[in-house]
Amino acid sequence: MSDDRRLDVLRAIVEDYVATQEPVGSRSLLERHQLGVSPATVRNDMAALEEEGYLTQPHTSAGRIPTDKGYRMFVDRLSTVKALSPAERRAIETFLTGAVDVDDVVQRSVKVLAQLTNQVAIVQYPSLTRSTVRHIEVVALEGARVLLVVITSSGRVEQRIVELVSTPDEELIANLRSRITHATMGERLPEASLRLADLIQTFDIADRPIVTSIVTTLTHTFSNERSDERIAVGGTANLARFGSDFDTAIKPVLEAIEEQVVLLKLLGEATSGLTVRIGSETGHERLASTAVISTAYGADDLALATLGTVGPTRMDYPATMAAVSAVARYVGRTLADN
Amino acid sequence: MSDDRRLDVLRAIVEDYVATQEPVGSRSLLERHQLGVSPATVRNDMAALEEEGYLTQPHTSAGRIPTDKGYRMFVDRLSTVKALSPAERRAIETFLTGAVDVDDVVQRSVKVLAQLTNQVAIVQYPSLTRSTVRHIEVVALEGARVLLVVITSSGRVEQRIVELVSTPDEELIANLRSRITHATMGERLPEASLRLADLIQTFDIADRPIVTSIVTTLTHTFSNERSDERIAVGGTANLARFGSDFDTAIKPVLEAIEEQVVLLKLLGEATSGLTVRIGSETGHERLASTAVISTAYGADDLALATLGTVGPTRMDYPATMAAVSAVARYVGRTLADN
DNA sequence: ACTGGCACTTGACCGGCGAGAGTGCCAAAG
DNA sequence: CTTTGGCACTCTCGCCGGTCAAGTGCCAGT
Repeated sequence: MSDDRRLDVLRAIVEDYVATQEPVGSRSLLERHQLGVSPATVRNDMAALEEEGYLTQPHTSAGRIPTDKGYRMFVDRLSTVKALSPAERRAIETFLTGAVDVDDVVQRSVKVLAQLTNQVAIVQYPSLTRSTVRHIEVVALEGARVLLVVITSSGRVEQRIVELVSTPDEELIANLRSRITHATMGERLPEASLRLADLIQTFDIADRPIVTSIVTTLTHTFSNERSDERIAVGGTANLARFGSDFDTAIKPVLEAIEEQVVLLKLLGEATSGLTVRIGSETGHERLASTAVISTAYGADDLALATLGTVGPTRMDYPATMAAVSAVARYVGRTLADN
Repeated sequence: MSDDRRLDVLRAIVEDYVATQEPVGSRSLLERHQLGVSPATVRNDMAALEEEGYLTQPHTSAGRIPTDKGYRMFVDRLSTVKALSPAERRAIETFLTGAVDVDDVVQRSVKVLAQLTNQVAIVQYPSLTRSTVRHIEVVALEGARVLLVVITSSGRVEQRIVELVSTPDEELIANLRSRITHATMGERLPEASLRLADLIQTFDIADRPIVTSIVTTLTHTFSNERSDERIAVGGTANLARFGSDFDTAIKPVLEAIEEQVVLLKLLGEATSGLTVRIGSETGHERLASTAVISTAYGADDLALATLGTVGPTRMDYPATMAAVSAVARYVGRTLADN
């Protein structure tokens, strides 16, 4: 028995099932694919594939549908990367180039990703803790107030206003500004926090209250977890395309979207490169019939956050995977540019 | 024929239908409500109500269900305001008090509103153009760069960095700061823009390029339409509760959420006070079986934006209306406080 | 104006039945 | 050993008809 042909059969079944959403039998399979063998042979192959766990039958005397393991094999070894069309590339580019700030980039990418894939798209906002310090500014306002501005490598601007116990003199502020800048420039935010903590000791004891107040505000800003948890979701209307199995396919996804923590877990484990989680691989029972495709994106070579799509396991993997990684690439480029 | 009793019948039907989601007949109506009359009498009333357009029958020999007009009558004249329970009030309060900034307030209110109403909740971010200027700061950074910070009455902080053609001297910056502050403080953003435009003329011709550059950046910031269009949506998982009529009840709502413009229109027409749009009153055919309840909210007495819920026409109007206005009140208070 | 009674309508539910699609297996042919 | 054609078998799906319960409309009587 030829192993090659058996894998061809598996591929054909996945492709057909994704296209028709219906269990595929030996006869109808041969109508769409020229495999050069008879239905009986295909049946034997199917039986073998089912034995090995790649296929399953909804019921006796129905066609076969792929199992999670079957999709996995398809993704790993059988699918050929589907390049995006030039039109699609252009769509991504024009969509993203109009963005005015980081938030806008994220919102636009969610939209374009949802449109390209016809699925639910998820984009995590660039992580603060994974960014580096691009610029820090310390500015005395009127009275005893000081304005702190942090600009990160991802282009995010955070500002805080600190109410000090006493009015600092010009010299101290200038001194602070240069030493803070020196200590943190180019550092990742967590490291920058450590450097800042060390910095306090180097100041005159009389200035400590003011310095401490400013530094702690900065470290709080650096480790603001809220912004690490933010995500944008789009394309929920595409859930309508998932078909009629509301309770198994649509409701769990909506619930996952509400529970942002779950989504973050699904996306967050993506280290680098494209990650595909199929059905049970997501680790969530409720998501048994959905698949998550995600990848990290970042400015330059620094991974800032992740983005991806959530869809039914019966999805067009090659196209979706291509779209996800293309959008990630463009988003990274856009963030690096501005 | 007693008009009063006929309206009692209508109210009873609306309440029963909302509770059971099934057409209500004369007999089962009397099992739940003591109207002191016989089923036959109720039937006559029902026939009259149907004649007048308040009720309809899915098919002959089924019970009646309210029409949009029936719900309208119920909302306008038949429903009694359902006060929130103390527990619910406390829930809103504790949920909102933890918020750290405006975005957080919006996201938390969307969540609490969705949970209270078991529906899809929508909160528009506080409008920039309807806010007033609370504080403006002009700060020289290193080189020819200037940092502008605007804090609005709604607590939003916007900052811009301007690259000037030449390095401004300290005096000019100080002058600018005080005159800009003087001209715009307490003004609404559109008016502040006008004042700023006038301001340019009052500066020495040599300083004009710098002043113009800063002022135009500010006016752009003031009229940033993007932030006026932003909305937060939550509780989409509650769509699952709408029942099984996916195409008529769930899909259109998801699509409307994607098309934020549609949502903004639905919310945005709310001037002040609670607005209820039932089915066809929404002006969107696709939303024929959904109702929108919205109200404006604001810090102090200034309407900043709107919030509300989207749900099936067969919803618990009194409870939802109470929740929407309560949340709006608390959100307004929270924004005014910080 | 209300009520009881009665005939009528209609969707929901159930069991049976035939058609269609698909399978598994076996014996024969390469 | 692999492939193939044939054949019996198994399910699901859609359809049909009958029964049931809920509900209506109407009419005559109070």
